[in-house]
Order: sequence, then C-alpha cells, then structure tokens
Amino acid sequence: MAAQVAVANGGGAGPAAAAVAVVPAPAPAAPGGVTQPLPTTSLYVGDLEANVTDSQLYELFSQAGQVVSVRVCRDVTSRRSLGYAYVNYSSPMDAARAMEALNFAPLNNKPIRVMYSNRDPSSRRSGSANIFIKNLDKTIDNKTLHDTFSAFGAILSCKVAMDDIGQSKGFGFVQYEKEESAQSAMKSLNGMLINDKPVYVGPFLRKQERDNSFDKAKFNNVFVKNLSESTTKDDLVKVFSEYGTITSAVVMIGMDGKSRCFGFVNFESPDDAARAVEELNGKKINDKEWYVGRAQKKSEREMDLKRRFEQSMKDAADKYQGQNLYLKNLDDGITDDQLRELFSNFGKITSCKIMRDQNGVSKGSGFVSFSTREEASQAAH
DNA sequence: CATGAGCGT
Repeated sequence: MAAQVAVANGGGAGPAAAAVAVVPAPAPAAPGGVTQPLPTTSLYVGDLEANVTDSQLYELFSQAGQVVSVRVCRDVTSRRSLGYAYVNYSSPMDAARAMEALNFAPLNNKPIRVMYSNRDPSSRRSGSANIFIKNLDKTIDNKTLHDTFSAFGAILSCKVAMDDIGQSKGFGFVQYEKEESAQSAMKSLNGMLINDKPVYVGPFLRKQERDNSFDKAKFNNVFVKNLSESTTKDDLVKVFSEYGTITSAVVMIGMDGKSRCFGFVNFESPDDAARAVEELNGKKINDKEWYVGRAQKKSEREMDLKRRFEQSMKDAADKYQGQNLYLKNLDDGITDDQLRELFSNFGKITSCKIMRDQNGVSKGSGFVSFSTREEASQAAH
C-alpha cells in the first residue's frame, strides 16, 4: 500500500497512482544493432544477512514459482558471503511474481532487496535517476516507500535506511530506471506531506559531490582569523575594500577588551566575497598568515564541530581497540600504582586507572591500557 | 539531522 500523500499546505490531491511496474524496459541496442534482452528470469538478491544460505533462498523463492537455480555469491578463498545472490526462474512470470512478493522479505531478520540481474554496470556506476528522501515518517517502511514512489515510474532499487534493530532512520533512496521518473518524483513529491510529515526529495549526491556544490554556493559574509592583535576593523576595511563594496566589517573583541584575532567582513556582492577569499586566504599580513573563508552560519559551525568531535571519539576508539583491559573484582585497597606494577611485565602501559566513587572509594574495577593490542591480549591470558 | 550498495556460473 502506498502512503497517504498530501500537499504540504493541506490542499490538492496526491499524484494519481500508477500500476507497479515489474518488467524492466527493453535493453538499449548493443553495438552492431543487435538488441541484448535483459534476462527477465534472473534475479539479483542483495542486502543479505551474512549467514543466509542457498537453501533458505531456495525455500523462500520457490513460493513464487519454479526455481531453476540459486546461488549465494561467496569470496573465493574465505567462502564468506558477499551479501548477494542470484535466483533463476525458467518463467519470466514467476520472476516477476517473486520480485513483487519477495522484495523486502526478511531473511534472518534483515529485509532482502530483489532486482532483476543486470550485468551491465553502467547504471550502477553513473548513479543516474537516483534520488534521496529525508524527513520520512518512521512508520514508512521499504514497501510503502516503494509503492509511493513507483507512481512516477519503474524502480530499480529502493530502500529505507534502518538502524541495527530494524527501525527506520527517517531517510531512504530510490533509483529509477529512467531519469524522467526521478525528475518527476522530485518535482511532485518534494515538500509534500507523507503521513503528515513534509519530505525532502532531491537528487542523490555522494558526500564529495555535496561538499563541492556547497563550496560553489553563493555567500556574502567572509570569516577572517589569525589576525594580529593590533589589527582593527579599519584595517580589515582597508584590505578587503580592494575586492569590492563592503557593507560591514568587524573584529571580535573579548571580555577583556582585547581582540579575539578574528572577524567578519560582509560584501555587497557574493562574487567579490568569493574573490576576496580566493586572493586573501593564506596571505601574510602584519606577520600573520590570515585564514580567510566563507563565514559559516551558527548551525553549520555547530554541525562541523559535532562531526569533528565524533570523528575524534571514533579515532580514539579505533586506536585503543583491543589495547584496553577492563578489570573487576579488584581488592578495594589496590591503587593505580599497584595495578601498574602488577601488569608492567606484559608490556608498556599507557594508562592505568582504578574506578572510584565521589568519595574516592574503589569500585573494585579499573582499566589498564597497553601500547599494543598484542601486549593487552597477553596480559589477558 | 540524515545522501547505500550493487551483478555469477
């Protein structure tokens, strides 16, 4: 069932529902004019949980028709599942039925994703007709997303991002067969209410592409830092006026009345702002190498800081992965130094701590970190 | 707030 869709302002009707397309468009002519039909009996099954087996798939897909063969693809040497499989039918009708009925069926608690097999990687490489949807109501699952978006054309692949316990993360992806379907879905659904939430529907962009387009965005306000303490607003005006008309300039002052050594310059024209950044960033002025860049809005800066903080936590976690030992049932009298002494013959200890309550009483547990995970693992045995 | 993964015997 498709989700209820409404215009964000409450008026108007949603798009007319179209039948769910289950048969792919004819393949383009191969070089030499010979048409290469897509194998309408071969299904690609992705997003497999690591332990899903051939026989599980056989059992499931037999419900839709006579299965000719099934294979979970595995790494040649390790035999580990690559997370995808092929299911072949003899009848295109059975394959179509399987697509319709079994796409997003859970196997080992994880929804599988069923597509027609297509060995030509071009549409995967280009990522064309691929769209991104966010602010999705959490009750919208894979099927609902699929049915809602299939009103605009045949879908190659569709998914709601889920967390590890299968809850929607509130965003998802739809890749259509045709670019025009993607365009029409974005045009029609962006800003619409789906289950009472206004969704964002836009082109799918990889992180790098997003960052690049962000860089090209227009801005008037320029941020400058690493100023000399004596640099004043008038000095900024003097330097930045070279690049165009300035509407304001400021050097930020601390509570002590001293310069905080950064400031903002606002240009009338974004082109001038961009030129000032281009020409002045990294330039040495009064013995100081100025940083000059696009001024971030408060929310952008906060997000950036948050991202950096999370990355540094992750780096630390990775770095100390396997190097930390957690100890419990320790005698309450043991001190940090005694703990260090006790473990010192296993390797170089980088830190060592008994956990204590507010009153300094040992909780009977603690941590010892070694400089390598080999040392930590020796000490544990 | 949020921008995957992905094609064989």
